Amino acid sequence: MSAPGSTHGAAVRRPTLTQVAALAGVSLKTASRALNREPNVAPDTGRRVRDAADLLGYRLNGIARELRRGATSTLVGLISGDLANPFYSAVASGIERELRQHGLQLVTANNDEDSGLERHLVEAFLERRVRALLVVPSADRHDYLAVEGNRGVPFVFVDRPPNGVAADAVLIDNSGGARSAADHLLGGGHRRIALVADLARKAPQRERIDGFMASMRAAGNTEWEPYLRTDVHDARRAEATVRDLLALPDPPTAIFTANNRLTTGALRALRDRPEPPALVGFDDFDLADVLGTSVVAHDATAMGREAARLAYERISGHTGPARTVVISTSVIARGSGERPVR
Amino acid sequence: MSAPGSTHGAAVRRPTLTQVAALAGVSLKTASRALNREPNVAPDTGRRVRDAADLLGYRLNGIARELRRGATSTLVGLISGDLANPFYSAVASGIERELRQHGLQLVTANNDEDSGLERHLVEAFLERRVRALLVVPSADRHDYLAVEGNRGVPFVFVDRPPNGVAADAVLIDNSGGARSAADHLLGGGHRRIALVADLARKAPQRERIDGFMASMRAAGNTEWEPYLRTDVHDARRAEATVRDLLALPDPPTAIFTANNRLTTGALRALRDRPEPPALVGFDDFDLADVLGTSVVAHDATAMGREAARLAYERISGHTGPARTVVISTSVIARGSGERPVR
DNA sequence: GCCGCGGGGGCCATCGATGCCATACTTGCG
DNA sequence: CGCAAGTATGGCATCGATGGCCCCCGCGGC
Repeated sequence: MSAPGSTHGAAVRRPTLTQVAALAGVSLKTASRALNREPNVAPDTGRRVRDAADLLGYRLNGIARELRRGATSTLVGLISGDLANPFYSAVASGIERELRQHGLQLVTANNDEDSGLERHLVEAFLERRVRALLVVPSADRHDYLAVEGNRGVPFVFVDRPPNGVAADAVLIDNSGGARSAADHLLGGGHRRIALVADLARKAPQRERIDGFMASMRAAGNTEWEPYLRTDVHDARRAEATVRDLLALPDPPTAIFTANNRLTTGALRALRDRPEPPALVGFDDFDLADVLGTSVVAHDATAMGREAARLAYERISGHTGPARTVVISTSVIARGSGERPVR
Repeated sequence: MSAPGSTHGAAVRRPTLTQVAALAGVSLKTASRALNREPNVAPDTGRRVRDAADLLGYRLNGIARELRRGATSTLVGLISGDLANPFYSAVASGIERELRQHGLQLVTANNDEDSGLERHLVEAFLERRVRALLVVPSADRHDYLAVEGNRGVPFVFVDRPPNGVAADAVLIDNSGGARSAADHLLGGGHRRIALVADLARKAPQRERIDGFMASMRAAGNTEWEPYLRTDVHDARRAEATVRDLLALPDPPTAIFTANNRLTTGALRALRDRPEPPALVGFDDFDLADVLGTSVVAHDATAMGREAARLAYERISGHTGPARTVVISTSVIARGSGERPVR
């Protein structure tokens, strides 16, 4: 006999409702009613059944119940990049909070930015009969989802727009945000402005690049052109890239970094510089206030919440054309973006 | 007929295997064999069945399969505090990565540091027949889990030790870490050292407080005593607490903050101070290098990985007494902890 | 020509709970 | 007192797939 209070040991077969019913001396059906607290069960009977269940350590089998009730689970899937990235975890947190209000649970999986894995995960979630699927897609085309949508599993795209399929989406105003960052730097008198961006083939980055360029074009500025750096994918490379930029004969006087990882790298490169260039980063981050870093901020948690809301509406039967929610951005001036031209 | 590529619309009943079989002109069982790629299916038959399935947009029903196969899902639950906290998200990320290698999926839920909700979530996960349950417990006692463990659902406690029940656990060397932080400050010549801690009733905080006090005691220092502040639960209050400390007639010359949120608050309070006190924080964080903040670091991702590993071993049939894995800590000197006594 | 063998495929019970319907016993009330 | 309405309970089919078992057929050996 194992020690009391031990949470290990050989897997004992879980008791079934039939056994509980037998122990309580009632039928299967009555036991079911008692445990589900349905009406029309005598108080005494109910107590007897629940006592028996406790005694056996019985728990209703959610799998069987779901099967019977029509494969309608309470699971909602989220497929995203690395959850360790604070951006994704903020989104996930917003989603989770919203879903819980509706009694739904979040199942997460990382796609590692690999579209093959992503597709595999989609399959797995669908087999598991999730009620909805939220995706920060890595794949470039999503037509393979088309059949699904029509079969009642709503999809919501988060942060990146669907391509080749009509679906709900929650996006950041990337273009507008980048544009206002660029305007902000131009307003400070900067002309030689560097742009450090991540993979240009991903939609959000492309839009930020476009927004930046639109601002420059509108201002008749072409001096930024030698300082464009794209496909910088991590903080380390961002740091090196910024160092290289500053080592140029005519270094840029301002830098715009197109996501939080790149901003981190830039901050490392600028650390200990006596006269650092101006810096504005896309995405707000913890301690940006302490560091005095100006950013283009947006509410990632709200993005998650909106995505969950759209999904919930579909789950609840809403039909209609695909909707897109755009999360607005705002420039927060904290000092780094307001440094003078030198 | 709805537009091609639309992912919305009325929920159409999903096709069943029976329908696929009918379309392919074979029996239910044969269709099952074909889709599961079992042996003894003629190549031609297999192809016909798979074509039929594609045509109908059919997906195997994982719920039904799990029921039949014995309620053995591939889900592992994680119940923790707010996923938006980078500490928890790092843990979750480590767990997820490890689980995926074994074909398991992570389901997360926040307990909001509410033990009632936590218990409810445990119930929900168990009904869903998760293979294992990882918990960063908020509840103070966990005896209610005892029955479960003996029924084959392994529990792993993360970051906080089990109480009233024997179970696997992965913990940080809180006491040792706090002690080395305190030693570090003492070594710098500090005597009036403030300790800002979170809820003292939670084990990790209590251990950090104890470790700190042990170090002081060993050094024969009692001057720290007026500067003990516990039950500081968020960054805002930490900021206020640190301001108050520095406004004392004899302010402390060094501060030890007992978790990442409190360190954040302290940094805000110290910002713009001409001669800030020395600061060491428990938990490493992003950009601590740029800020020059000395910390007691540990590997939260490794903690998740270890927790997942322990769970997986139990799932795979390992039996034996409860094990505890301790994650070591190390002081990383970045400047803030090495400031001189003033 | 008969038998054994193995590949291909079908039938039926089963996993564990719930929905629907039937039944027995109580009440309430004209 | 009789009947309708209501309460407490039980029986049985069912959700969708899979496991076990059996059958049929073609082929090769003796």
